[in-house]
Amino acid sequence: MPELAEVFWYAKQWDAGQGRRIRAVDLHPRKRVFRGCDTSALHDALLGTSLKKAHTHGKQMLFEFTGSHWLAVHLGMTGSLETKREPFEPGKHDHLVLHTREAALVFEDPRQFGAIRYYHDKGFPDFWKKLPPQPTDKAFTAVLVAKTLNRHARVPLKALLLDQRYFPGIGNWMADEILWQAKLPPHLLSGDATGKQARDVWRLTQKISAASLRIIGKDWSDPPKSWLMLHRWEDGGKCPRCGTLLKRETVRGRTACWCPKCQK
DNA sequence: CATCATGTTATAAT
DNA sequence: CATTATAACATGAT
Repeated sequence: MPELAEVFWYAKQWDAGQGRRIRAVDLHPRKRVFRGCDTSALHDALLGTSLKKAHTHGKQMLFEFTGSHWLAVHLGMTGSLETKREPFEPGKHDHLVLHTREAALVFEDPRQFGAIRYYHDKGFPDFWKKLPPQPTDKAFTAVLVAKTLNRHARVPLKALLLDQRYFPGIGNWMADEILWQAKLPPHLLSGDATGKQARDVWRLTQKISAASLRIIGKDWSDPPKSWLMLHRWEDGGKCPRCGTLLKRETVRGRTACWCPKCQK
């Protein structure tokens, strides 16, 4: 479920544990979410530390702990973070629990497409420093977006918007929203977009990212009904702009939803 | 029982 | 090598 703003919201859910000493770490080393992670190092390292600060970048989260310990979390499709009152007993899909005196910081993920990694570094881990500019950054420029569209000229716009190397944080509903507001069909090949259309994609990527952080990221409020977002999964959902029945079809392996009348 | 799911990545194919 | 297509991952909802 989580895209840019949802990830931002989830990251804040652990704030209740800030500055609280971690007294126990519960994890299941063989779970898929720990692939490539040294779980015993993670376990031993976090004991006795406390959470200093949560960072997010696109769909990536990074939790900074005292003693130069870092926990990178990706929520995949079904991951979530929550804080529970102690004493807390982990459930079936609670793969990592950081226990403090009052609050348990819980990572839950039924499908386990999410991932957890551990780093011990003086500053931000290398992978974090190399992440591409976010849509809300100054460095996310119209020129950069235009170049990306040209470089991947044969990729449908919808698929390109989902590419985290260029549009970090954009997921399925945001990509559909951007294309709907830009009045561009999801199948349009990136290289076939005009200069103005590329600029619209750039502008709306920024606008929708910023607005969803303000609205969903703040307290998980609904975006305006004038957006496509609230209509795209309803059966028989209609375009909020013209009332036409919305269409759904697979584009590059993911479901796209669009208005066949507005988006041409 | 079959299909689908707001994500990523390894591997195959071009 | 660069780019693109497909399958796979693990589980729950419909």
